[in-house]
Amino acid sequence: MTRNREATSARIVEAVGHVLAREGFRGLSLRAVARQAGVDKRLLSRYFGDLDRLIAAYAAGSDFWWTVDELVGDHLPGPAENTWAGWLCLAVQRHTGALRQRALTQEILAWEMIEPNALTEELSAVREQRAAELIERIQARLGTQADASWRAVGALMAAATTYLIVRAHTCDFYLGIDLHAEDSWKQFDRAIEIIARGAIAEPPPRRDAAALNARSQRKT
Amino acid sequence: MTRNREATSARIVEAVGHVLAREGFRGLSLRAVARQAGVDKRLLSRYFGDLDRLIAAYAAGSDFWWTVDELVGDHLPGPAENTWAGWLCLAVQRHTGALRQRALTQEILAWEMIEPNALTEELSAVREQRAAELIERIQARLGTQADASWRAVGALMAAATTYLIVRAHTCDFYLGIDLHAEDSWKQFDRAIEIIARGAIAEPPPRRDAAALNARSQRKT
DNA sequence: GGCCTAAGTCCCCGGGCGGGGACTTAGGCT
DNA sequence: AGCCTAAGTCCCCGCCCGGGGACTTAGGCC
Repeated sequence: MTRNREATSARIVEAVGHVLAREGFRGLSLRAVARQAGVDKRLLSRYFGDLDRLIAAYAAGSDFWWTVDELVGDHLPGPAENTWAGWLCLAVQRHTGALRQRALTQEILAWEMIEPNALTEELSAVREQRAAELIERIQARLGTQADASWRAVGALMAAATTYLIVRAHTCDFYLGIDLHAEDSWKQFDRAIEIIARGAIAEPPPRRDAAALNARSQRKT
Repeated sequence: MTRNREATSARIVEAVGHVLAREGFRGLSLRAVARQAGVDKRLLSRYFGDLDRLIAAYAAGSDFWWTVDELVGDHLPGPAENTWAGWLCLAVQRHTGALRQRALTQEILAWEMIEPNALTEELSAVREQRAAELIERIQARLGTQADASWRAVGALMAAATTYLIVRAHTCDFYLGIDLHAEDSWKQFDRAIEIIARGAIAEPPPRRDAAALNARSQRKT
């Protein structure tokens, strides 16, 4: 057995990722990581002290969130699309795509609703910071400040897709929509577009709507 | 000590709620419930068998979700508002209000992202069913079928507010928005309205937007 | 009043966890 | 070559959990 603290530490930190991927946070324990790394658990407490600090070490070496460039780096909307609507739509759709590819991030997002730890805190901070960068970048390109409405709408859109992605882990349907069908996600993308552009088609109200209304009310 | 299986069972089931409220799902165990109920844990396994079945018993006697009447029972939009936009807006806003008042439901919603159990399954089923009822009710009053776009937009809105409410448990800010400020929730309500009505005000693009664009691109 | 079923209690088991004391030994330094 | 520090190992502790065997006794029924 060759002795090398640096290499062993690295192996341990790496093992955190594997355990997390295989068992989620529920199965993440010092013993489990030690087993995964093929190392005595005594080393973990000696080197990292705490499960939380071990997680922090793992968080430090990873990046679970999109960068602004990943989201809008390659995109330059034409003048017609260079609006808050255009950017919001693009950003939210790419956010969705980026998140759907990061299984581990989804795990962390789920966990932070239950019990924050070093990893969720780190992710949370990075996320807030990247979002701020993103808004700044868009403002620079648009030359306009985002008003509160756009911020709130953007936050709702991001929250919505985040929730649905994480939700899909343990649930198949949401309001009757199949969260595992690729078509549903295309539908969501279209909905995001509709919302951003404020361009939803309202079917003309039927002439007999009022009558129906009254009737159904009496029924209730 | 008076002996009465029925009363004792009831006490146990009730204790589930207390433990859940005090410690969340993480602290929910047969022993913890037994302690709370002031009863030997042997009884729990004898009467209910399993923690999961005990939870199921608790779920059966509770109702964690809004009913259609709670959401739209008292509301009759005037003819001008009797549209999908009007109903969607109302339903999502009331959904938000109803959920914000149900702390325990929020706990369950958080947990179902991690590890489903009898309680989350029950809630999930009830929710899907109520949502279907709601849509049916609205369709009856409108006399129109909801097209796929409205469904997707509605799902996104519901998902968004659900996420933000649950998120507020363990996190103060989302995209810079204070999740504990009542003003933020008013802002979200306005955003929902904006989205539903497709009536967001796009500030006119500045004349120098293209120039800014090019400049900021060079900077990056 | 007696008895017998089932409500309620006690306790042990095996397995998980984190903390940490005491040991062996590899490998760098002199 | 020898030594000494620290890398790595072993093991014990106390705490939680769920399962379940064996017991006591209350209370309904005859």
